[in-house]
Amino acid sequence: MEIEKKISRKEEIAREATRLFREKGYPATSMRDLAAELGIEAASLYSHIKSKEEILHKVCFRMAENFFLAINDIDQETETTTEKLKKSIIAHVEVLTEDTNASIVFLNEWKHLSEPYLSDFIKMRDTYEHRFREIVLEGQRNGEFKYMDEKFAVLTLLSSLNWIPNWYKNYGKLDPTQIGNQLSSLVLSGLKNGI
Amino acid sequence: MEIEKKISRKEEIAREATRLFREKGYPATSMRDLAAELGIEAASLYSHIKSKEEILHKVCFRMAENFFLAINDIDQETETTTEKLKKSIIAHVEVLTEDTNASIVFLNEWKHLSEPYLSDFIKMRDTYEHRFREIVLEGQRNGEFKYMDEKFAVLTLLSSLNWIPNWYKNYGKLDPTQIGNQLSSLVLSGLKNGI
DNA sequence: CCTACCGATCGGTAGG
DNA sequence: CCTACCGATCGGTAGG
Repeated sequence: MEIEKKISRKEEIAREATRLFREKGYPATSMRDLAAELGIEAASLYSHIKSKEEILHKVCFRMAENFFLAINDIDQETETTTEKLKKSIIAHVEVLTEDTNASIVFLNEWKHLSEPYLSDFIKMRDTYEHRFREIVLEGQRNGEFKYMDEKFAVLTLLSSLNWIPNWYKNYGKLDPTQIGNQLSSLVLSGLKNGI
Repeated sequence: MEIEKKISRKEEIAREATRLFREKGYPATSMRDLAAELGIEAASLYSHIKSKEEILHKVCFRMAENFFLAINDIDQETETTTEKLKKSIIAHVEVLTEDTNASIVFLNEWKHLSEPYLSDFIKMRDTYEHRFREIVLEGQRNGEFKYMDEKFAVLTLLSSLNWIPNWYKNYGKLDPTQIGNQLSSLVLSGLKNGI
């Protein structure tokens, strides 16, 4: 019971910290800001967490894991490349919208990680983007997509997806699957018609 | 001549500060970091600039002005809405790629402005986005574009454009007009075919 | 452009 | 979870 209480308090701290990191950015968020939001003294935070960076680290790597898990079983299935890309986009949007604060911290604050975490993080992100590039290339090989620089296409795709957490919360009209579907159609019509 | 020297030193400081703000973020860049890059003491910066925020302010508002100037005369011309949107996209990309450091600071660090500059900045950005929404709506009214939520379309468009400064420098294959053309085709095929 | 320095604030620790 | 506190660093000023 005491352990349970500790874990839950730790999660509470992490959640509030994530919200502040999103709002003010990681360097501009002080441990005193965070403590004040939780109604305690800054020093008291350290009975629950090891350091400020520990929180950032956990958010960034947990989100990275979520993104990988979401697209992991898609490749196995035998289906059209178009369907594969569409499912990947929807999976990505679902992770992005599940916790918009954590998503924005993941997308914007990772650069404040120290080594060796920073290098690990960048490697993971590159691997993830590579998966999308492979799908686009496959579609070009089997004729489902027109030729187009696959890096350009994937950067364009992911950047439009990754902006979603900035407006999703107050938008309200669409759920993640609908957003994924709309964005899929938008980008797929470009891939299918060529540019 | 002494005045010229002072102005040029001030610009040198602003340029180096912009580079650091882009790399580390505004709050994580100290005036001592900046001074060290320029080979002087931190205190010496203050004979050229008033404050750290003055630099951020100038970058953000100069870029905002650049974006407005670039699309300002497009509306006047009588042409198809498709052409109007295409020209606006190319103009936007040209500003984005002209100084990628300044663009990224403009896009990511504006939130560290203090009031009343912060509110002014947000107002300008909203006005700018409004211009793009109006073009999309016009295209829907005259039948050039299929119906689609115009906020969604513009957010998707601008977010994919605004990622360009993050990869443009090292990409090398395309110039701003070509990038604008490719991205226009990509998004226009979505707008024209509907989603 | 420098030296010398200011008060404020930072992340974090000791000890309870 | 607190009080009391640490050394380091912050943006910026005084005075030259």
